[in-house]
Amino acid sequence: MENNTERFEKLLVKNGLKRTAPRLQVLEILSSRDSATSQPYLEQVMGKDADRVTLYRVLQAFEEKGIIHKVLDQQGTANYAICSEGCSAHEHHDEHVHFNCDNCHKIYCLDSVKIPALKVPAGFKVEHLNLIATGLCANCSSKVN
Amino acid sequence: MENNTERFEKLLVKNGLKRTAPRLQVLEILSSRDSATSQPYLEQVMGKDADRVTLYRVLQAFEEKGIIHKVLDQQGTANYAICSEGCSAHEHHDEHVHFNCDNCHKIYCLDSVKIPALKVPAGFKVEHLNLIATGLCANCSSKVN
DNA sequence: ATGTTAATGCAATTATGTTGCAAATATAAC
DNA sequence: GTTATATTTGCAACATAATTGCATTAACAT
Repeated sequence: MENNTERFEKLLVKNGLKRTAPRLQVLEILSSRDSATSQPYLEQVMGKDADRVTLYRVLQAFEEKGIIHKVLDQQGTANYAICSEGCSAHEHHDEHVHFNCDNCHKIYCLDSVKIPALKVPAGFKVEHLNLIATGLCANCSSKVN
Repeated sequence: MENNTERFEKLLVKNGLKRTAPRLQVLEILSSRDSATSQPYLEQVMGKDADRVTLYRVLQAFEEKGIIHKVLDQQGTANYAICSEGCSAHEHHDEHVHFNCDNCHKIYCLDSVKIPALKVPAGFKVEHLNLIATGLCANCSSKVN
């Protein structure tokens, strides 16, 4: 079985991106976490390993290529998670539910949960659905209550 | 039938807020529009009638009291709409669908659309649902296509 | 009319996001 | 391995957005 770094290198090459330290580091961090990661957190963890501007550009490039997707939390802060299979530069397919924990503030991508079909008023044409649920995650609901 | 200004004055008093010009103006603007209103737009319309900081504070106070609710658009910009009945300082009840038009970028609160129940993984406790649909609104879909 | 509290406006500060450009680095060709 | 080329990075400057403290002003109860 190949290790993470090899996987990530392939992923970068596949998308026409060069194998650079900041890019690999971002992929390592995002993949090591079970929930979406906020930009401020990334900034903090990367510290002086990468410039703030570089982080912006790495995230932007990844999003454009369909490697990661962005979720905004309640405060409007950008959070990022690695895309499931099927996303590409051309189109994202991340129409899963994002669960926002009120306690630990983690954002979970609930890939297994399907968004139900929606009846909208006449004339409206729905292209994409973005469902954000808030409450307590499995971890916190066992501890808090 | 009472006019808007009277209604708004009552609304403010009911929530323990003083009847001031900037507050009344914000309520006038929000209620005159059929979709949620962005903070930048409010800022522009209010012009020199109110300081930018005042606007922030008015919006914050209104949101806390349950007079208006905030919706973030795709870019993370805050948009505001007057709450339906039933919202209070203690709790918001705005679990309707927010429709984001890709063409005119208006945000509609589709009060009539009910968000379907959701099956989440074991342990997760859903408190609130926030469903954002994107696509074309009734107005634009008749013009664009 | 007057006093008290809340709200506003201004100035200063901090945080966040963007752009241009020179230096550094990845990678392909030799 | 060296060299050439294009990409990527880091820095600096800039632009925009949000926050805080405080003195002044305005609302409203008495």
